[in-house]
Amino acid sequence: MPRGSGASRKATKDPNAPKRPLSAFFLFSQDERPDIKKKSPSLSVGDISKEIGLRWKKVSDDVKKRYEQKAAVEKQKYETRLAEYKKSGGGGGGGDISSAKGSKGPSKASTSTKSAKKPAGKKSATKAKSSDEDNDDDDEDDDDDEDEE
DNA sequence: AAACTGATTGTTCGG
DNA sequence: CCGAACAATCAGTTT
Repeated sequence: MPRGSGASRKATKDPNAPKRPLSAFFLFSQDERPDIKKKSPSLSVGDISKEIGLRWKKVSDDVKKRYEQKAAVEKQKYETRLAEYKKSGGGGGGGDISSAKGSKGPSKASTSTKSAKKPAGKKSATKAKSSDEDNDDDDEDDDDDEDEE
């Protein structure tokens, strides 16, 4: 039973089942894992996972926030994916939409109201980039109009 | 051969 | 509100 820790990807679930949005930690994993592997090849996933967890605590909060933002994007995509999934036949496979209850405004972001607030100094976080990304979307200067409650 | 396991943390959804 | 489940990954183990 694949229910414990591993990601069992079996036909138990609908083929179109949208996978859950990856968390910041997972995004971090995908970035660091290859690096760790490079550093120590032949490590089992378990060992690597521990290393990642260790590094995760070591990364600056700013870095974490950066991943969280990315994760937030993934989340939004997840909403879209889920919408498509439901539209597509919802139940998967079948084609018929029994649970088409519907009705709901197509777009309603849950966390909608706002996005995360960024640290006061946005540009200061230069150290975060291990490599250079010319201009990606990572730190967008910009408009943060946020309000704190 | 192919499904399952393990280990990490975070997020998501249901009861 | 709390907790179970599941997300990636890949080598090793199991059926």
